[in-house]
Amino acid sequence: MTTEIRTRYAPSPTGYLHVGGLRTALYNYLFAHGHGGKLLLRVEDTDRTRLVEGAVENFLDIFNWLGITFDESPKVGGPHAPYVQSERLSLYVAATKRLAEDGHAYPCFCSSERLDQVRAEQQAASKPPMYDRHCRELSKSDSFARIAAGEPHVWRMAVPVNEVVEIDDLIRGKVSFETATIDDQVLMKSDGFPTYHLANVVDDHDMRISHVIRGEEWLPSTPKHVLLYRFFGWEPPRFAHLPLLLNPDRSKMSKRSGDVAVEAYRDKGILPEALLNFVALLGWHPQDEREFFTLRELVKEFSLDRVNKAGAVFDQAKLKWMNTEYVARLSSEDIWNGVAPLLPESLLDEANSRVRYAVESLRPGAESYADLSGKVVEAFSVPDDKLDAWDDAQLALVGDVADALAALPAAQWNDFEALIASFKSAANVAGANRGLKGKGIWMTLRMAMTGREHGPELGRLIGMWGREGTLNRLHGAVAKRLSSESRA
RNA sequence: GGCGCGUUCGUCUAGGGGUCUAGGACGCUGGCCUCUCACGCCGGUAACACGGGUUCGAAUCCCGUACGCGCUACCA
Repeated sequence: MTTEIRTRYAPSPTGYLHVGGLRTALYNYLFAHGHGGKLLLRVEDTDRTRLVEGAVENFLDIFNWLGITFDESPKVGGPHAPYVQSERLSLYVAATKRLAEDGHAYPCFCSSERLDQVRAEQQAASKPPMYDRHCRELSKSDSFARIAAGEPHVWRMAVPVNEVVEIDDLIRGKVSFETATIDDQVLMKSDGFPTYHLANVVDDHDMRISHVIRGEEWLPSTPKHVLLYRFFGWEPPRFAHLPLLLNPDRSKMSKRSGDVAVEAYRDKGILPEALLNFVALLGWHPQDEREFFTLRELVKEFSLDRVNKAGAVFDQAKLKWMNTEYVARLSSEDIWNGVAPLLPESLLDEANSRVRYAVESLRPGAESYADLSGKVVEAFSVPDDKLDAWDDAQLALVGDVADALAALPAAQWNDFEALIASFKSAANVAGANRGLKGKGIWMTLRMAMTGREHGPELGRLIGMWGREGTLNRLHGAVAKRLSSESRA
């Protein structure tokens, strides 16, 4: 029989979700769900000095936005609750006691000053900085007397002297470590909280975690964990260490260069589907050359043996491209619902059909809702006065077109396609009468109505503006030209 | 310094001894389309870190070197 696949995402509550954490959580989700297993969220808040208020709620909130769900978590509970380490202290205490009784852990009374000094000396002698095991040889009776006397202490693991610990990583294969290079890690801190090493082993076992899928930065401490499993007599889970997400300079991705918080991408207008899709492809590749996947499809396609070993640079430009693709695939309704809240009320007050037409007309190439709303606002803006170095023919052209448009039956303004055709013929007729053609016609009208030389197709713009808005722009341009002429 | 991991176009990657004069995507870039910009379409640019092996044959296997990164806390 096969045991149930259970994975976990175990962040410390530092206040925001790192995109690397997202990738880790996503792979855990994909792996678990792809095997009919479960993913759980466990909060590793054993460092009291780094607690951030509201961090857990924030995680839940952002994962909810992403559409990643946890089968067990502090929020929904589960058979192995609580899912917050600070609420599981008695477990770690019991575990430490057990290790101490078996001689696998010992109390250490060294002050942090002494530790610092030892470390400094070792580094000065360019030797590896490791605990010198000063307290390991203390007699049990001595130690217990000092503990009873209330002397501050930590508990360290007694790492075997000359052994080789081998781990069989699902992504990297066999990796081995000599115990001589492994430090006597602190398991229990003097404040009574466990370190990550102890807590994650105790909890992963207690929560029946079958696969530990985490970042590569954990690979060097994995032998410590393996040793702990052995001390406890527990079967260790399978390990899979994911390649790191990198800055453009190939260092571990950090705040230093660009955004690392998922929240930042959300605020920037990146769609959750796009972010998930993009991040999934950082370190993993499907069997074929497809690159667009829904979460569902990812669950189906994902496998650990197609995860790469080398770190991946988080390419902002490609993310932007992918988001643009996702925006392009949105339904008219979805994109309207995304953009409308970002538009000024003055626009929404108007007949929405024209604003919707603007959204539809302007969406090709839009990178996000915010980008598109900006384009809409810009399209509706009225040109300010300036330039107008037109000759008489251009002036007359603008007047002619205004007259022609004014004469259009009202219904025409509600039929955008027909309107474009009418506008084009009006412009061409006027152009022919005034001796203008091609750009002479169009750039003149464009400058008259928008005040800029670049922008959306004119025929569409007048549809967005409607009869009144269009005629106002045309008449306004003529008036401005005439007034500047009289001034001159 | 020690330990560990890694190394295919600028970036994400395909590739698992011959089908590779190394494929796709982003970026960059040339052209087309066009009232302009954008979009779209067509094309181009650019990589197997290096050195030894093994083999008839290596991007693919082995060893070494270099370089990069990670870890080296009473942080995770």
